[in-house]
Amino acid sequence: MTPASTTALASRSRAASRDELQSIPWLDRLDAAERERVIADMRVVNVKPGELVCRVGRPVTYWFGLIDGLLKMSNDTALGMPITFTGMPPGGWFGEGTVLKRESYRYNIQALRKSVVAGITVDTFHWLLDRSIPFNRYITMQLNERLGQFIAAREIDRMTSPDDRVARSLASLFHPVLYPGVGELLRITQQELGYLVGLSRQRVNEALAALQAAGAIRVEYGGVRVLDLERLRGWRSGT
DNA sequence: TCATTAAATTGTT
DNA sequence: AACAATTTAATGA
Repeated sequence: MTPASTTALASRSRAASRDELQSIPWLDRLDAAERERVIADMRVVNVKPGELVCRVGRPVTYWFGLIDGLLKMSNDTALGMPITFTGMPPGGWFGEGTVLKRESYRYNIQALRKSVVAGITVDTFHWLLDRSIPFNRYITMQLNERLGQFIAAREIDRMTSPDDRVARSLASLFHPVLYPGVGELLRITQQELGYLVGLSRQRVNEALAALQAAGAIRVEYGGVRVLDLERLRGWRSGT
């Protein structure tokens, strides 16, 4: 067992491979010196399904990014009642809010499937923030886009039609700026999608069939291909 | 590399 | 929830 104060990233991590580094969206915005420090600082870990990447209340140690796989972000507010789930697909970097304030994590991040998670230390994150304007732009954009995601998530929560919920949730996961690693094909099973959206696998299957019939997506084995993102974004049953 | 087997995922009831 | 059909991943020659 890992000590309570450490993450998997701290205990059994390795250096990032060439391919993994290439998949990091903000890395090529840095200059040579910055890149060098980041690469030296960066740690990568393979996590198994169900494993926790970080836990609510733990002191912040890393700013995380998902290289490959699928994560679930769950946030139970102070007294546990409302729980919001968000899926985190490849290419997403998260935790900057708490890293900025050097607080403790406010989310549980759990792997839904076998995943590859990267991270840089809080110190390096702040070092970049202090000297790189492109990095600051990236973080600002990220915070801004994420705000939009949360607002969309609230709308989704209020929707009653399962088809609508699935469509909008998919649209969020296909966000090209926040999750550039996803591309056209999102690797997610209908089971996993059901878990994120809060529907049974059967109902998800039915909803996906409807979205496919409308030409918005194509259902593939182990994933969904987006054909018309705008259509998904504005999806409303009966129109 | 190929064939066989096991496991995962999907579509349907 | 259970089932059969399909696809992928793993295994070993």
